[in-house]
Amino acid sequence: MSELTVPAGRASGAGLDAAALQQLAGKHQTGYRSVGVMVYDILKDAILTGTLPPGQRLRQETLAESIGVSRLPVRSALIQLEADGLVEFHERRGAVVKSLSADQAREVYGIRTLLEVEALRLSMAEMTPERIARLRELGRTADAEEEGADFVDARTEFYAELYDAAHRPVLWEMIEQLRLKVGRYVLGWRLVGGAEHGHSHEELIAAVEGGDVEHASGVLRSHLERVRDAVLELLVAGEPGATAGAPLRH
Amino acid sequence: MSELTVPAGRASGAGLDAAALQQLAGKHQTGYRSVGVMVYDILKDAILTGTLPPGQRLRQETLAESIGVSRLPVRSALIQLEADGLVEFHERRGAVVKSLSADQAREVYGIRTLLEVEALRLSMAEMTPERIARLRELGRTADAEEEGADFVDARTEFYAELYDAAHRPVLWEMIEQLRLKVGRYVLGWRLVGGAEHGHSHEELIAAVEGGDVEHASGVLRSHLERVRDAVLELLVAGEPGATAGAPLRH
DNA sequence: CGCACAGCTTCTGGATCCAAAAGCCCGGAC
DNA sequence: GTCCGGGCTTTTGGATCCAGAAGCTGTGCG
Repeated sequence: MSELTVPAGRASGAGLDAAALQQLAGKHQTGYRSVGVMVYDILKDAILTGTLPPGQRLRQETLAESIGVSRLPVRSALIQLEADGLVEFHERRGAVVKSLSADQAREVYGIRTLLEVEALRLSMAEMTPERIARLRELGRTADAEEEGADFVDARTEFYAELYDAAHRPVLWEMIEQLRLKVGRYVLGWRLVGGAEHGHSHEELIAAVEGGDVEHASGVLRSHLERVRDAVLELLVAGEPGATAGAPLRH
Repeated sequence: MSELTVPAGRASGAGLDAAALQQLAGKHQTGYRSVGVMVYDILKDAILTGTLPPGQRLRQETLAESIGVSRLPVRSALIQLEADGLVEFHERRGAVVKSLSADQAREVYGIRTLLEVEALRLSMAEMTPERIARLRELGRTADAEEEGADFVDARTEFYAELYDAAHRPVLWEMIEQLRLKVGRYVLGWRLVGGAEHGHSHEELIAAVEGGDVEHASGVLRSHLERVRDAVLELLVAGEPGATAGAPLRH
């Protein structure tokens, strides 16, 4: 496990990896319509990859300097990230990367099961061979991805295609929100011991292709349960008593 | 039906009810920790009550002057509202109050049914007589409210108390998001012909008190279906072909 | 008479500057 | 030696200012 494994609980001070942030900034500096959304993407990537670990305090000045912009677009990005549930504003003390408690993770996976089973059911009614083929392609791409943000993105694309047949944009938006909340920890799981995950994609595709809704739902359920348990293991190991509140000094 | 009924489709120009906005601003000027969240609350109220109808273009300068602040906190508020799905940014043309298509409304109520039935199930396992009593109180308060924003707020409080027993903050957050999306139109329904709605609260409370999960779920389902149908009627009547995209000129 | 191009206006988005509040540290007193 | 209070510093949040881009309008040409 590389240094991507989050130090979590600690890291409240100024311990901000400016170099890694600059590197991420470089990857995103190409053609954005506004600086604000660029910063948003950079910070989202940074949080998802663990460059900005949970509990990390985010000082606007520092972030702005690292990325090379003013503080204003940083503020915009932080507000958006707050809405996404990735950061948290502390009164007059600035933003902090949110942690996820074990309870919250359990909840997220419970809701995801509800919503994704529904999305799967709706999608399977509209499934076509072309979509199956595209799913296989995206599944392969997802399995090929190794590094941080791309790994999460590839998986997101796979599920976007899977559920797109349902034509339920609001439902997908909800699912995406929930996936975002646990994205960081899934990444950790991947790095720790996600070896057999490749099977999940193919197993799910086969079930969808078969057309048996109940069977496919079962496959999806068990897949989500497996990921949930792995995430929980990682969570309770990393931070025993940490909840959403960051351990700031008083 | 007062002038709160939205003119909808039109109203792309500068037709902004500055006076009504100032009045709303007055109601909120008391003790906020930051101006940004105050503006956010003001604009949210304005959208929920129909003061800012769907399709209304939101010019930062105008809003700032009406409320009496700078453009900067207005921008912050607009970003938050975008995350809530209440407004939409159009490239270089600013923010517009989002419309809700009939399809989107159907989706919202479908997802709400899924989530709220689950929340109800979980809550009923933890229900106590004290909670029942508080629900009755909140139900009465909600029924007593007549005007715009307070009506929505009172109903939100009722459901917050109902689902609070489940101790599922993430689930509640999701439900709240969805309720926010349709809040405006429910308000319209109330104004148009929501006469028998008072029964819903008591009927639901009685079912919860009874302890029969299946029965209570049924009551909740049919309540949501009734509101959905009323909202849909209002939607298809108001704007036949309007989708999320606002009819801006090109 | 209609269409197209150019200039003007207007609005958003970004940067720099300023004020206020909260935390931190040091000194003094008990 | 410890605890409380006051001043200092740091950092957020707000206001004003500036630049760039998109739309609108007026005029000229076909």
